[in-house]
Amino acid sequence: MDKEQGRAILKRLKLKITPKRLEVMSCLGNEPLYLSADEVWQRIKLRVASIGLPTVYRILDELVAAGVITRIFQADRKQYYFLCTNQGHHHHFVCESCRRVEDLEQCVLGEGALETVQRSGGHVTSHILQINGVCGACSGPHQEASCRTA
Amino acid sequence: MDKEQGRAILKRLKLKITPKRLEVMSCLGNEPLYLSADEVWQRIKLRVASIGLPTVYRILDELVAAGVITRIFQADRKQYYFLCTNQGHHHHFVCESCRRVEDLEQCVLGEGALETVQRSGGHVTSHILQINGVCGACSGPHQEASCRTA
DNA sequence: GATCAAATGAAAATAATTTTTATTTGTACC
DNA sequence: GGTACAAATAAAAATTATTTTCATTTGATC
Ligand SMILES: [Mn+2]
Ligand SMILES: [Mn+2]
Ligand SMILES: [Zn+2]
Ligand SMILES: [Zn+2]
Repeated sequence: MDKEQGRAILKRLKLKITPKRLEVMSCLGNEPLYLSADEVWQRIKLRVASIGLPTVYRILDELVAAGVITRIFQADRKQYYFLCTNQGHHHHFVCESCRRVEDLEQCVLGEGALETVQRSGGHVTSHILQINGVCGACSGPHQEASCRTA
Repeated sequence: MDKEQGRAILKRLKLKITPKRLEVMSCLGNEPLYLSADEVWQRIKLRVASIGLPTVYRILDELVAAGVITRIFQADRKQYYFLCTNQGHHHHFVCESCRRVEDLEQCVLGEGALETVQRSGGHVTSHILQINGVCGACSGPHQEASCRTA
């Protein structure tokens, strides 16, 4: 993701185009990994004059609300964020070892899921689906360098 | 869930049978709702001599690790807990309005989901699946008393 | 009943996240 | 290019869920 793509997204969302927002998107959009708010902050600080951690939180929240960024769920009580440029509804495979996030080809939520709910008069508004495991690189025989062991 | 069922679970897990553990299980096991650690604490305090909040956290964590209790994911940064006596792998529908949790009939994770991962040499260890919406009682025309509006 | 590891209470510590308020900046308009 | 104003940000402090520590109590086993 380059700055132009970031600009287009902000324009579409009717958000002001600011350097901080572009940096956050660029930071997350060029990593195949999920990051915490603090990690995003640490990385941006190296390349930008100055930015506060609350600003990072605010931007991340905005972008999650807008659907640009996805939350990744982990057992620790931190929030993690991932940006994928893939359009359309889909879900993710998350590597427990190297933090890599990969797209699943389609929403694997079957029709059977909704039947039970609808039969009892309710309706579905959203769903969370995340598959955890160990990615190919981390599972491989020689443990590629790109994968650190947790 | 009564005290006897709680005893049996603790025995199976090789955990000491203590009044506090039985109370936590009884509290969660007799509500069709998810609760936070603090809410479990507040309810138990009314009925038991004394119990500390850290103890509630410790017990909840143990029971989650043992698979007896399920975590419910919400947007706020709190952890929520739900106990269902249903055996076997399954997932849940969660009402945004009244906090009710209902079982989905089966794991709706299709085979297609795992293909992508396996094709690239990785393997799956776990998955998170939660369906959010509004339950039948909360959707109904007369908003039954059992459902409070959030 | 004695023993000892496991469980708990109480208080303090931790750390992620949010709020507040003053200041700065991007955009629309001229 | 300059102005006006709402939106965005910095900095510091506050909040709060959760965890840790350590002294004390308790359940299981013999
Ligand atoms: Mn994706
Ligand atoms: Mn269930
Ligand atoms: Zn990996
Ligand atoms: Zn409901």
